[in-house]
Amino acid sequence: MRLSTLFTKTTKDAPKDELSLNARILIQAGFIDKLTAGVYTYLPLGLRVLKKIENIIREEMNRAGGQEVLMPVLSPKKNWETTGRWENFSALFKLYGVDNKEYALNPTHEEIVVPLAQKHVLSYKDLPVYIYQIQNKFRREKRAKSGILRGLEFMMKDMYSFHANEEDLDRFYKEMQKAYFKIFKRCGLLDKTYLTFASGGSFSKYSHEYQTITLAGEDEIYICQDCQIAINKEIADELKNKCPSCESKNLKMEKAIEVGNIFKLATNFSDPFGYQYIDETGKKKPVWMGCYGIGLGRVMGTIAEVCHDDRGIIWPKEVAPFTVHLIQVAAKDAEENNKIKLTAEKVYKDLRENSIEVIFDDRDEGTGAGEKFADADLIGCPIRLVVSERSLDQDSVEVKKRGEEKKELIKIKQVLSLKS
RNA sequence: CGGGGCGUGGUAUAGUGGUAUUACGCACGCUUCGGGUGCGUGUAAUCCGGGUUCGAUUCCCGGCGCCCCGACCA
Repeated sequence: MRLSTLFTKTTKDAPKDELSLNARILIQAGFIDKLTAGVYTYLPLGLRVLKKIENIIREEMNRAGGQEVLMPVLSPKKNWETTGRWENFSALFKLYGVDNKEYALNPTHEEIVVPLAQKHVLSYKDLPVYIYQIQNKFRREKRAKSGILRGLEFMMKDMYSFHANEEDLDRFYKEMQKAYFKIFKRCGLLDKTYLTFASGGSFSKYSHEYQTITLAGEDEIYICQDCQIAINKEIADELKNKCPSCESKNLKMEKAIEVGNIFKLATNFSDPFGYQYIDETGKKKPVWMGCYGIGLGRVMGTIAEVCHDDRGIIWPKEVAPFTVHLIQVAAKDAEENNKIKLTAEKVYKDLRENSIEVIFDDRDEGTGAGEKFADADLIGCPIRLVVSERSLDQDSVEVKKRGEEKKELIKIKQVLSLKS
């Protein structure tokens, strides 16, 4: 990608009507655009990050045995009446079709996935099965806030697991705990993310959330200093402020944002749909379920909140929009300048031919070096390469990592070693 | 849904009861080239409706929008 043709631009000033850091920095750097409160466009740079997060999640869900589907965004009122959530789910967006037929914009998909599984998963031989999708969800939030951390429309991975009994649900639930930690590790959030006991709502005693420590968070969690498990404030009292895992009372309060959650649904959704399977003896038994969510945009916003400095974003390697930000710095001498351009073009070509993702700041007229460096810092790719008169004197390009001050020269021929 | 704050070019801002300042951006020309370079020319704005007034972007009322706090968040 060439910066000269990228249709979005960075701005010198952050938007005045955003206070939340993730929105300010992501808008300023040209990753997202706000359409209206709680509704954002993902621009080319932002979409690349979102897709990186999406693919990490997809890989880990597939590794855990998940099968990906794409369910509809619209669903008929009937399904929601079956579970009672047409009335009880306050954040449900409702709309009308022809003949005043009523629909919901799905905020979650239990009402859709259960009837779906019911058609195909009939026998103990079909269980367990894990179905997931990555798709936009809609919630009629009373108040959208905190940039992309709480929107009315947001991308979410939701997996639903189906089991023959509670023991098998428990087994898979633990597997998902591990898979989620892998995801947050690859997204660069592991050292600030805690498995957190949270309310199980009306369905089960507890659920688990993955909470990432940041002042931008809406939740307060108590982190056990002995076993590193956390407790959401909402259930701290009932646990008598003791760690449910190791009984320790050595807890530390932190503000945090919920980046994922896992939840044992038990038979609370299979029951209203009358969803049962046939066991080995030919008897009907209830299907046990779990659900497992991650908000992709929320992960992206959380990374922006956690990984930045006063110059811009510092993307973790696996989610960066590009690995390399290549800059050409013009020289006075026309001949020298031409040489710089040709060299930069060659480096750009070599990197791409070797599948190293690179954004190339090939702008020349009117764009000074300072502006290019400022943009590189703001956009926040992990490696900055500079081709300039200074570097060419050494037959080299300059390498600097985002977030570090150290600069070094490497020979042009060795640029491809950046791959490792 | 309750409370508060704010609405001026694409972005960020100044100011005013007599149509509007500056910077960035954008267009053109020159300049500069390792941290948002400098100069010139051009482009572009008072959220909507009503009221007061000779005249409202400014004052008043209503609406809408955005942000923040709270409530809410199966």
